[in-house]
Amino acid sequence: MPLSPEGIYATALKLIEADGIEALTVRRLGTELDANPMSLYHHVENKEAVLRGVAQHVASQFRPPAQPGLGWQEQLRELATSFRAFAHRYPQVMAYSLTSPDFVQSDFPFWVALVDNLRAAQVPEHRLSRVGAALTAVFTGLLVAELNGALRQWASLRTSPATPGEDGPANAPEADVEAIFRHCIEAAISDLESQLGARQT
Amino acid sequence: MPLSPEGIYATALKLIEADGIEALTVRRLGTELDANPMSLYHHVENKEAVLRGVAQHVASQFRPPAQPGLGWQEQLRELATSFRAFAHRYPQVMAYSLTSPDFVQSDFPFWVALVDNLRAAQVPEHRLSRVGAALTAVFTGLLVAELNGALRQWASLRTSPATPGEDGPANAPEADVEAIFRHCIEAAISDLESQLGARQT
DNA sequence: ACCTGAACACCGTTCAAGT
DNA sequence: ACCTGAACACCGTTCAAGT
Repeated sequence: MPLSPEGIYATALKLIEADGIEALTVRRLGTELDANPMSLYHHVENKEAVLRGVAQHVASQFRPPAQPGLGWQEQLRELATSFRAFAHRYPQVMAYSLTSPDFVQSDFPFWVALVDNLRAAQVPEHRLSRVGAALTAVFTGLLVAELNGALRQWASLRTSPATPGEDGPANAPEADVEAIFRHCIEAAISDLESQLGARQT
Repeated sequence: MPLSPEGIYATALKLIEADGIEALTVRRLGTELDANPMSLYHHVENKEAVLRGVAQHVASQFRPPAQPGLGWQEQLRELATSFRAFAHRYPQVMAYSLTSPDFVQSDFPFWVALVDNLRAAQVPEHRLSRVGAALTAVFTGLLVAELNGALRQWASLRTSPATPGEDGPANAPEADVEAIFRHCIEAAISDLESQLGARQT
């Protein structure tokens, strides 16, 4: 099959998920595509463009859950949960993408759905983008920390002063990470509810 | 002056803050030190070790504010504020460090102070590390998003459906970023307070 | 229009040879 | 013990030459 931007992004994605982002090389990408590495430059501007393409290719696959009957609280929970599950399917690419400012755009389904939920929670129009930005930052922060293993490590850090010797188990159980996520989502919902209450008074 | 690990880390830090993390090169680092680039390998294991050294060199400079008279709420606010101000002094290195799992260790002053505050807030001993990990993830997530410009961009994202044309101003004012930080810190404190209340009932 | 190979300007790292 | 220069195995990218 002939080379195409889509095909290049797809096998770049495969390579990244298999061996990590730093293993992506124009030359390796070329040989993986059974092509002369230099041929890629006829279909793609440069390596940076490949990375952008992969990120966008992945991002476009996310579909927020549409459950019209539910309240905004439950919708927010669902949105967060499904985006997290989505991120787990492409951990390497997502850990990379989520630390780039350009990944979340106005037309990114996650953002659109988030703003809808916030409107349903009666966040005033002029605060929508600020509240959305805050939630996005907090949520992607948690997600990145989970994807690169930091969250798990932090959850097993020593909390007593300086007992020199072992530092406890190296990694907290996956259940802790789950619990942290759930708790933070609930805390965010409570925070929104308390703002709602304050306005209605 | 002769080469030394400390000296190498110091000028690596200078180079990174001046031109970004990707501009750090063993060869450039050598010439910047008026030395043959190959000489560095006698003092430092490799480039990765230089990066680790820089991160640790910077981390060791953070001192949490010690204000014994204050309540845990105010102490937490101070801790977050002072760590954020610290991060702003080394934005490039911190944006890099904070996305690495190893930056926050049991003996990192931020972690020690955070755990102390949580104990003061009467978080039960067996939950300390989980709550600390959650707060660290949320807070560093916000910080990273601020340092790489994402937070500012998100705060100015379009919130109305598909008015094609301009996407509003490219960047939200710095005041919005401030407000987001403050709000998230307050929300975290409220969350801890509500847990405290729930236990005392 | 698409592909190719050689070449350029860089990397990080090793190592024998020097002092 | 420390330094050095050449060399190795890689990068990303350009470009003239081919089909």
